[in-house]
Amino acid sequence: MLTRQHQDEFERLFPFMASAGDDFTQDFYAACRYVELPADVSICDEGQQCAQLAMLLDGVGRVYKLSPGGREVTLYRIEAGEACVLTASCIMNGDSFPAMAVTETPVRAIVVSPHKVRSWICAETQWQQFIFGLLSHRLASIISVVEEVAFKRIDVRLAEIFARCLARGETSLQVTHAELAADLGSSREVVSRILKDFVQRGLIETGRGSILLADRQAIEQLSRQ
Amino acid sequence: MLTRQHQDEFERLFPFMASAGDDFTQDFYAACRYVELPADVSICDEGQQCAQLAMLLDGVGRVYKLSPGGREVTLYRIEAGEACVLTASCIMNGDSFPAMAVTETPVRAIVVSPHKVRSWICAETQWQQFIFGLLSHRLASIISVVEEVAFKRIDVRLAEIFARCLARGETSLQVTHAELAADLGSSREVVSRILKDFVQRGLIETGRGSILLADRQAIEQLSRQ
DNA sequence: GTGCCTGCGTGACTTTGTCACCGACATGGC
DNA sequence: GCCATGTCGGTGACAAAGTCACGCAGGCAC
Repeated sequence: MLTRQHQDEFERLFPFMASAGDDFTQDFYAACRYVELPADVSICDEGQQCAQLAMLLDGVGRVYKLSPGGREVTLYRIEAGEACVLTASCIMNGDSFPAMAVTETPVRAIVVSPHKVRSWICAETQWQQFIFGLLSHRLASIISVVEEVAFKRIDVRLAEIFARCLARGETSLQVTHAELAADLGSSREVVSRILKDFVQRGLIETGRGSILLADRQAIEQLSRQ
Repeated sequence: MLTRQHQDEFERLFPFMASAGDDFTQDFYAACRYVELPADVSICDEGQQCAQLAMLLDGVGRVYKLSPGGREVTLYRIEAGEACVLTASCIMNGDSFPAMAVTETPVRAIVVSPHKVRSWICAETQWQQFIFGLLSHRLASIISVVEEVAFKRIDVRLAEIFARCLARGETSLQVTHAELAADLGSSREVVSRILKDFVQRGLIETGRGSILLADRQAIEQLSRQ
């Protein structure tokens, strides 16, 4: 059962709730639980059943694939106002989770049991639309991951990451070469080599665990290929 | 409106229909249309709106991404008893289609308008479950495409293709090197080089537009890494 | 026959991935 | 302060994959 405060917070971030009927709203809040997780905690491992569907109030989760050789690709991130679709998908057809999930920052979330998720899908239009939107939105975003991995050069993809930071008004990022490599599905050495080239061309400056975005123009140009 | 014969065929391939209510069944068949398409016809281009949701009775469709440089990756195939989820997904949230689709063989299908697809989602549990299953099933399959592209060597992925043919009881395939490359998201030259190596190692024999699977053991072993 | 298209082979070069190893820095214990 | 340990990043050598340019052979139209 959620406190009034958490209910309000949830409704601000998940607007579908506002237009739901009173019966559902009551049932929903009664079945939900509030959780807090620290950063860098494993949420779900490959092949597990999903015990809960989590809807984030705050923080960032990362869903990724891990290769036998230890390489990673991130499939997508989950932020405030979103829920883990893969979880939703697994819950709906009883599959096991085909990837790994971790918290990247401390996370506050509302969780519900698989049983409830399933029963509301049949009965509640608002809930159904919400879950549906999640699924189809992620499908499109994972397709763009395929496109990136299959077609784009790594220097361009790095520039894209930097350009996204610049678009958010950030001019530096605290991230290691290994973390960038895991994001892209590449290896640390390759990222290091390309970053060294970026430094020589004046696009960035690097420190231990940090990157300063020096030449906005050039970064944005490269990110557009 | 469908003929009785097409209705029967549809129900055999799409079992969700059998457990649907009479009202829905009538409405559904009244709104559907039967179409036939030859092989190698473009169904949907990148960025288009989806005019129809197609449910296949027969044949194979291929959904793929095309890079600016002309390379391709196939995202998935649609066979009898399936429908194009991307279409479904676009229809649900009014997005444009983020990929390309073609018929690989002649195709017979039942099509419905986006408007109907949307209205049934709210009202019909059976239909809702069907669409839902499609979406979540494809999500998992596209994630495995990411995994293949990001982590696996091309010789292994070629061996996987051959192993799947063997599993279906086929000992040869009529396919060009360029088509294999488009399937894998690689380039023709790379496929040619690897196939040449396969020939030298006795795994296969090649002809113009055809490949004979010679050493079943070795192919299956390589396909398991 | 000639011309043309498609499928395939190939060499040279670039980019990316892998392996092995090393040095620089950070933290905590003493 | 010094030392141990762990993380971060640099590097060289090589293998795998992608790109570019070209050439050749089979099949088809004329």
